[in-house]
Amino acid sequence: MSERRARRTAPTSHDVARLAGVSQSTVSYVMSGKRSISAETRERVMAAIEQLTYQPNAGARALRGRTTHVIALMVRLGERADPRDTVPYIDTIVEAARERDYDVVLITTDEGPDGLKRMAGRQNCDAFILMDVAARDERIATAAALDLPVVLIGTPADRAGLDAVDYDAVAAAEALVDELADTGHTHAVVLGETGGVVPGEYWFLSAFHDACRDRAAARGLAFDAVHPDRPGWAGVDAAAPRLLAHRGERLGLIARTPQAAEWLLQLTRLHGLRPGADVSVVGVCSDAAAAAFDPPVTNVSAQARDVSRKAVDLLFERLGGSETEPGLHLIAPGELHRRATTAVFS
Amino acid sequence: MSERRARRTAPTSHDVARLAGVSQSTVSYVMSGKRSISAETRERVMAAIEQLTYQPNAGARALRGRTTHVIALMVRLGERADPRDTVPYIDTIVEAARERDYDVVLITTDEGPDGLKRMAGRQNCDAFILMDVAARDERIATAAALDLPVVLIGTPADRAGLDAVDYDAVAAAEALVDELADTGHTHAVVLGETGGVVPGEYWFLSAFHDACRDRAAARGLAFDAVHPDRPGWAGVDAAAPRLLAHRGERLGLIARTPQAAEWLLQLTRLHGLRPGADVSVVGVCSDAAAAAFDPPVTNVSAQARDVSRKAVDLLFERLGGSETEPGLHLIAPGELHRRATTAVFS
DNA sequence: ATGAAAGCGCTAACAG
DNA sequence: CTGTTAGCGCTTTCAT
Repeated sequence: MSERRARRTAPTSHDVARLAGVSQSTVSYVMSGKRSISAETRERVMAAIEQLTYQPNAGARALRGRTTHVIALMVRLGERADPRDTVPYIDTIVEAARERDYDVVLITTDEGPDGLKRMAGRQNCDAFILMDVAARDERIATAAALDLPVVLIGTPADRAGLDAVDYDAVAAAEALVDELADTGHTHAVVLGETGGVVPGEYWFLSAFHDACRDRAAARGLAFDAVHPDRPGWAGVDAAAPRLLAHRGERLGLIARTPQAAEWLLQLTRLHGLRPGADVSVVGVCSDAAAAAFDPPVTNVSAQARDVSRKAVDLLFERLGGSETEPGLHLIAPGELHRRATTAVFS
Repeated sequence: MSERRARRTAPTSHDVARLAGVSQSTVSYVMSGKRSISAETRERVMAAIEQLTYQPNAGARALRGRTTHVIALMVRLGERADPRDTVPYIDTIVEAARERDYDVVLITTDEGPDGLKRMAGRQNCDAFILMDVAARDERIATAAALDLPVVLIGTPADRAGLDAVDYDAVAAAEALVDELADTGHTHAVVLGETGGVVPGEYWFLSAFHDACRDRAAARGLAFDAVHPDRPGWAGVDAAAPRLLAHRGERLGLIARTPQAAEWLLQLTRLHGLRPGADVSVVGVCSDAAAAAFDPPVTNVSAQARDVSRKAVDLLFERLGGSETEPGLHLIAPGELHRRATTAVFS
């Protein structure tokens, strides 16, 4: 009766070396490609690796090579964040990291600066990406002192010399207002934040609203920004009188998020207005989500994937030793796509 | 001019030992508490740790102690998954792991079985949690052969001897149908899946629908399950005739997800029906989300947090060496909460 | 109650 | 082109 060992211990590079009849360091060099190996030796080693299904031990690698092949991603996951906004970032970051054979450890903003100190202090990771960066964010000073590459996603008041990537909310706002202006609208109303979000807490909120206001003024549209005082649909519903105050005129409604677009569609329908005929709804939204609405919503793309890719690219440049001046990298919105919810007035 | 060193090297337990005037192994024992230390020595060591802000090197620990303090969480993040359904699980798992000083590496289902082999082979983690477990899931056989603790979230056809945790979709369905039966309804209609989801791909889908059908039959309600043939709201809208076929009678609509509940509310409103008076809408949904709807929706709680906590608890029992028989652990829905959308008929 | 010392599995400098 | 060797920082015997 073949008794299976309780816990088979994993093969090491030494086992591979023995099987291939070479020294252990040769195995290491075959894997890293850091010195030239005769074709014949390489093949024997590769065969042994295959046969034993050898994989290098991550702990030993990290210890000796002082590189963990892990990046830490700090993100807000609780009730205060909309998962639909954050998951595309996470997904893309994990994907881009894996392409470089890096793994991603997920930590939450709840851990605050101490979480960063822990990960760096224990040498659990080689670099950080911080999401949900607020205008004043206590994590930034800690992160900047860490002596490890850090990329912020968002625009803080003070980058503290770190790289940052953000969506160009100003360009997005201008594209949306321009769409309304170009199609003969006379009034633009932007649906503001619905939760208890403090204005100015996040750069992109105030930047988006300010840019809407300024562009509307420049293009000669009357403008209003409506911030519901209750969260969720109930708040939007209650704000209907102000949102639709100018429903008799050539009114365009602006949504900063897919959720806002959905609420605005629902609102207009409920009040007997046909989006694309009596009123326009335009917003920031992925192209896929925009096309999936009924009716499809005129949008500029939110570019979560481009922002994330840029963040990972920057991070790996730093890991590769790049010493260029850190900066803020704004990702332009995609082209505006006119869909069914743009009403074209003479 | 004090030149700052380019890269300050992290303090080691050896540095702590020197500063405290003890041997390096004593530092280790102070940290692990695995042998008794005189109060005086402990204090000196602790002070040195404090002073140097020493943190143990994770790689060295993993190498020597053969335990990484990392669990790998494999989850579906792409377009096919609704982030609102998955993030509460992720959040709770990260939180529960951190309580035990474990970190969580996030990998995606896209990596498939090879992702599991990689993490286990390189000894990147001590254990696995697999989410989005389908009825037949190619990851399971691989996971079961891994010789590391694994907990599944979901109910596969074959657990292959692994632990699994799932929401009791049958109990949830029964509670919802009972609510309709108890309040005098004569017809129950459940909104089915809207994407291209293959029926039977996931246990909880078919289990929920089957349980609705069976309970409706047992309680004497006419029953229908409507599966829109287009995704999103458009599909629901198109299915309106069938969903509302019995609007003249005592009709109750059942939603398996918050998204479905939102669509059903929208649908009824659009067709001039008042939820809670002309028609009922009941569904599976977190209490918070249910209360936030307008009007608040009668619900049984989805218990994402309880499921996740149970999964992590099980995992750590296994990591602690528990040899009890692995099983499927069903988490009961919370009490049904009757809110504004239950219409009470005579 | 403490110290000394052996190695975990790997990388990279040094020696041919 | 390849082998030998010295650690990385820690946990854990073995010794006192």
